[in-house]
Amino acid sequence: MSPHESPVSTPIAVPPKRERRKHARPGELLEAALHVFVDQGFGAAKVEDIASRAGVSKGTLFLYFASKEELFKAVVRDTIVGQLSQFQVAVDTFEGPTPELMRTMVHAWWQHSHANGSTGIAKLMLSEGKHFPELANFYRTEVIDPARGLIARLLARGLARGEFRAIDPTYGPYTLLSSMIFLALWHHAPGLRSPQDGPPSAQAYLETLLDAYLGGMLVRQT
Amino acid sequence: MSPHESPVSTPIAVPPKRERRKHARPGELLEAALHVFVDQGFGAAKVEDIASRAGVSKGTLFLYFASKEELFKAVVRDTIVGQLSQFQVAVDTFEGPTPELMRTMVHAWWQHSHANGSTGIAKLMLSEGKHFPELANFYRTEVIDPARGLIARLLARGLARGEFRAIDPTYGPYTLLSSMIFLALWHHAPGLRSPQDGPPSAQAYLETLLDAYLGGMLVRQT
Amino acid sequence: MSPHESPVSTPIAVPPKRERRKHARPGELLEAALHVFVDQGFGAAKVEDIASRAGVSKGTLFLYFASKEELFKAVVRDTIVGQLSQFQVAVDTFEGPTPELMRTMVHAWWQHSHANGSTGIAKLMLSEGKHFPELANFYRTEVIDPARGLIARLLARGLARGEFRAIDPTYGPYTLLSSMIFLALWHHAPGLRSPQDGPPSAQAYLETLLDAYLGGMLVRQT
Amino acid sequence: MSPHESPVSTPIAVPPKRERRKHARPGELLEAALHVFVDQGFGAAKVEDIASRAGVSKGTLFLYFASKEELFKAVVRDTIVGQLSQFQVAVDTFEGPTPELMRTMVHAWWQHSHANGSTGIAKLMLSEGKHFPELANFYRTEVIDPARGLIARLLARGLARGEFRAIDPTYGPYTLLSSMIFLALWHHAPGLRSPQDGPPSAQAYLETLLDAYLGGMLVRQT
DNA sequence: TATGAATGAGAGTTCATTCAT
DNA sequence: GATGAATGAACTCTCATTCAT
Repeated sequence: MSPHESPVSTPIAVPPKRERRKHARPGELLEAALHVFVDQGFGAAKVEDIASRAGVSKGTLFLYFASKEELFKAVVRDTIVGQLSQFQVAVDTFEGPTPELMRTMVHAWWQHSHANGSTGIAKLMLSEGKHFPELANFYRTEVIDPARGLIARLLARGLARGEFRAIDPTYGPYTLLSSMIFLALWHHAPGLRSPQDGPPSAQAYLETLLDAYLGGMLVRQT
Repeated sequence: MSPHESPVSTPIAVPPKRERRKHARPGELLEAALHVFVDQGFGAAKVEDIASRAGVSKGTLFLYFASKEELFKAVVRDTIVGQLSQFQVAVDTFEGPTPELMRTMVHAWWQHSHANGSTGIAKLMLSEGKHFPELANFYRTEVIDPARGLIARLLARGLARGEFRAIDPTYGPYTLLSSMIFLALWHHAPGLRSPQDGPPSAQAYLETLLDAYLGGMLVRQT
Repeated sequence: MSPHESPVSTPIAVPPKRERRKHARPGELLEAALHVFVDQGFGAAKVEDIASRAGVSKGTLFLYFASKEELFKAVVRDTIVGQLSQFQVAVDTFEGPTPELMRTMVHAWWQHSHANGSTGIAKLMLSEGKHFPELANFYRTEVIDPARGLIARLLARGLARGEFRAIDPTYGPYTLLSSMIFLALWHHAPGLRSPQDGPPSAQAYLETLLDAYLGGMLVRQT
Repeated sequence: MSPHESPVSTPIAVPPKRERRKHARPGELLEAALHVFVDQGFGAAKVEDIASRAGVSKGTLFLYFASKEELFKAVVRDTIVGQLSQFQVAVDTFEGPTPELMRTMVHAWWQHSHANGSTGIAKLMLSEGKHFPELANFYRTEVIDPARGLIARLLARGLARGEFRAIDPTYGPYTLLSSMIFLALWHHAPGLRSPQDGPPSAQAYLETLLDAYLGGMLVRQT
């Protein structure tokens, strides 16, 4: 800074390039890792590919993550944690018909999951969960169980309000959840989708799903 | 045939044990490979494990399959072939209410799939489909599309008979199919299932699913 | 073999080349490893160098030894263990003056150690023992302690027979042992020996050592 | 110098702390390096450990020493310089019995060596001498040869005064020297010492050694 | 002068594949 | 046909060294 410059105009100093990059590194690496892990699977992913996708060398990656496995854990944690808490609140505070709440939440879930990459994580956990029991555990307790619980509360709310009929408490939630998870997985398996159908529309898929599901759950009006 | 053998007791010549095993080799290898690939994933599976599970040496495996990839392809092709044709016939010949047909078929599908290992194939295709586009294509053409078609015909049958209401023709079948595929995948991811629920009951899961699904699809009777 | 050769002359079948090499491999690798470890130290030694010195590839080495460290342990065991038991026997069965026994054993020790490479091991343990506590432990209990005990018994024998005077029981044995170990180390540090003295003569060194040592230990005759 | 400082108390100007530290850097690094090299060996020592032990960053270390090897050489050179000259004088000026002189010097040697780290240098030269022939040369010329000469002069003095008997001139000095060097090495190999003996007492070790050694060297009195 | 983020060559180890027997 | 010893390319991870700040 020259002595004539007024420091007032730049009260917040712009960090030097190196410094700024340093703070961005973990995030850049996590993003790159999510992409490569989802694309290749954990075993087939090469750390060098992840590093070069983040624009750094192999060695740099190990400056931030102690091992490939730790990187994987960090990706899962970074992508998933704190995803579901907001949905919990929504269920508790919403006022109005349960079908509408369900509709809203299912769509919101997809929007979030699709945007932050957690659909790819779901695929990963299914494929490689066996090799990472600790992570699978983490994923189950942090993601699957809460998600199932959330749907269970939704069903209970509908039942209490006379909107839904009763359903098996253990497997009932899975009836909806399974189709949602399938959508996530399906999204990452382009080779398995019929090309003639064009790109799958998550909107339409979910709408159809909700239509069928709610049609089944709603109490029959005479 | 040695002069000491009595041909009388075995009117249809049973080949001597060694001979039979020799001819059975590829099948034994495919079976072992299916198990190990499903259990470990393609990348993490070791050919040595497959070979020793089949009771042969590593070298022998390569006598029958040119590479690990070829073995994988053979496993998928071998397991998939001719799965659905019998179901096609069932739909065409069945007489009676469509819900009953659907119920029967869904349970029969699981029984078959579970027994012959095709649930494992579903998991494999989802995990590795991207790296074997040709196989993914094959799987889609041979399994997914027919399965979806089958359900579509079921839905059409119900609609024609006044039993089902109309549903989106593209995504409608997936509404049921997705939950079935999920069951198959779920079966191979023990780490993701809640231990407190005990081993999952496919029967109960499918019954609950059909209950909800059919409840939604059935025309409301006043 | 030409058809005219009489097979009678070779009644014991020479094992096929592959087979013979297979059985020789561990020994060849241990020999190569001893050489390279002593020459470079454990840390600086490259498994590839060891393998190629044994005439095999890197991968082959890991067929016989699970890791570099296991290879090192095997070298130590192979080179040293069972070395000392024969000396134990010698002390117990020898009849005659203790000074003569000591002389005989010190020279025999050098001959053995020098021939089988255990002098190099001594140097290694001293240099890198800290990084392999388990091995250092092994070496101390299997080599150092027995050697010290052996000398202690020699001194006790001399004392009992009125040939030696008493000496500190803890450090007394080291007075001889230290000079023997030094010879072993010195042998592997050519750069530390004065070139003008020519190659060191272990014979002369040990003779001089014994002369001084025994001269001090012998009871003064009036 | 700040105006508040009183110059009276320090007639010889003490440089301000930062300045002094700056000039002390190489020395601090050498000290840290000696410790880490002795503790870990050259190969296993990490420059980062040395730097952080000296309280500077890795980069700073390379400001003063061009490479790890150069640092090693500097450590050895720095520690060795001018070790023995004082002992030379002692031999020439001492008046009294040679055994007493020898006793004094051996103990003094240990005190010095132990205090200034040259026991560690001995270990390093033994371990790494082969890879640093120039240093080994240096060490031999500056340390070993003078030490051996010193002992040779001691023995000659004793012989001339009728206190010692004659001994091989080449290996005779090593008889004492070897045990001293062994003590130095032994000190740095805790894993090789028997735990039941407790920490080794250099005093007792040396006293026992001298007892045996001198007992042998002294002319027999009738 | 001092930093520490970044590098990349090089190490140990694994495993699909080959081939002499 | 069957074996299993041998291979070597490929991978993860380390760390001396560099250089922008």
